Amino acid sequence: MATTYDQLELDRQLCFAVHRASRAIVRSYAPLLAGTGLTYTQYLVLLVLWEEPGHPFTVGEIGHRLHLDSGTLTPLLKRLEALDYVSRRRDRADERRVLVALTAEGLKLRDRLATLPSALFRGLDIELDDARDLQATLIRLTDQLEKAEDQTATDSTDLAS
Amino acid sequence: MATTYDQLELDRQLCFAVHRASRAIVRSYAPLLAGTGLTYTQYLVLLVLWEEPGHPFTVGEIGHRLHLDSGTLTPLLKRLEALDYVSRRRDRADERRVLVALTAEGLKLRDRLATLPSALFRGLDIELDDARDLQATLIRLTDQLEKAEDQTATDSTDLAS
DNA sequence: TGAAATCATATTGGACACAACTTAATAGTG
DNA sequence: CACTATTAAGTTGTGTCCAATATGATTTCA
Repeated sequence: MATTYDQLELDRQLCFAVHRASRAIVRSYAPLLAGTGLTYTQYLVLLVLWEEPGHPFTVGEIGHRLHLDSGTLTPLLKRLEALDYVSRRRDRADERRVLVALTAEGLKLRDRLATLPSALFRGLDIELDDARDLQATLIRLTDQLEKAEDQTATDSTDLAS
Repeated sequence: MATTYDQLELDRQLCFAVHRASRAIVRSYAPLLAGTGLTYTQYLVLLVLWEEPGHPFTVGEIGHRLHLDSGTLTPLLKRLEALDYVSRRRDRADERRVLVALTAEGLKLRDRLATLPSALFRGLDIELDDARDLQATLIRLTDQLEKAEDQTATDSTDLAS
């Protein structure tokens, strides 16, 4: 029997749809964030900090919440610091850690951007329920993908030992 | 009334779920593609070429199909050429264009990777129907986001004229 | 107890992806 | 022919991950 290539058709690939959607989202946020100097990922970091204003987060905590590498976050946080939206300082109690906290400017942004998500969704013809379903399904899918990653990572660790 | 920040809660944000899923997908493909030297985006380019083997595509055509910029594709295609999976040559009939075609090696990969998508989904607890729904919803959403982009792009063009 | 091994954390550097902008060349049209 | 639009390439800045490094904290055990 000849090999079939059905799986390789771009228009059938869920992964491509996700990938494409993600890029469209980042591009769509850009003009909405333009006035603040923020990129989408920087905005995500602020979302984390805004959930507990006044409470400083370590780089690792932010990374855990956003599933981002510290190699991504370190330079990004420096840019946020340069924009005066966050402060960074070593934890005196544990010098390995860097504590990231909102500045007054960073906290102010929260009010300014409080309706950003609905601004993005305005004009989009999608039901709130559908959006919720979509989100729930995506989260389930992603959790499974990340669990599988951890699995193979653990496997190779076992092999090495 | 005080400002509410419900919309800013990370766990409610569909956009973050998409963003996170996309990164998890790219990471999950990496080990599957490791033997080929390909990245996920390079693999996407091959998906386009495999849909019409023998037919050369311009950089613009590939970009249109994948919704990718030439600034992304140009260096990426050079890497694919260095890997000997594609060839690039100027179109003699229109010297602005670069024609990208599969090499013999590039075509061979098609067989080798024909079951890659199912390999990724193996072990994931998601129904085929759900995956289809998910994909359809994402595509609808993305189409609308991109239409809105084009809209604002046109608007500012109008303003400038 | 105190030295050594291990672990945790952040940073750095390299490679690639991505988009916006700019430039150069060409094609099409009035 | 001159003007405009199209196309690809190049440039720059950011994001993303991984691997390697440095340093601080913790554990182990002689």
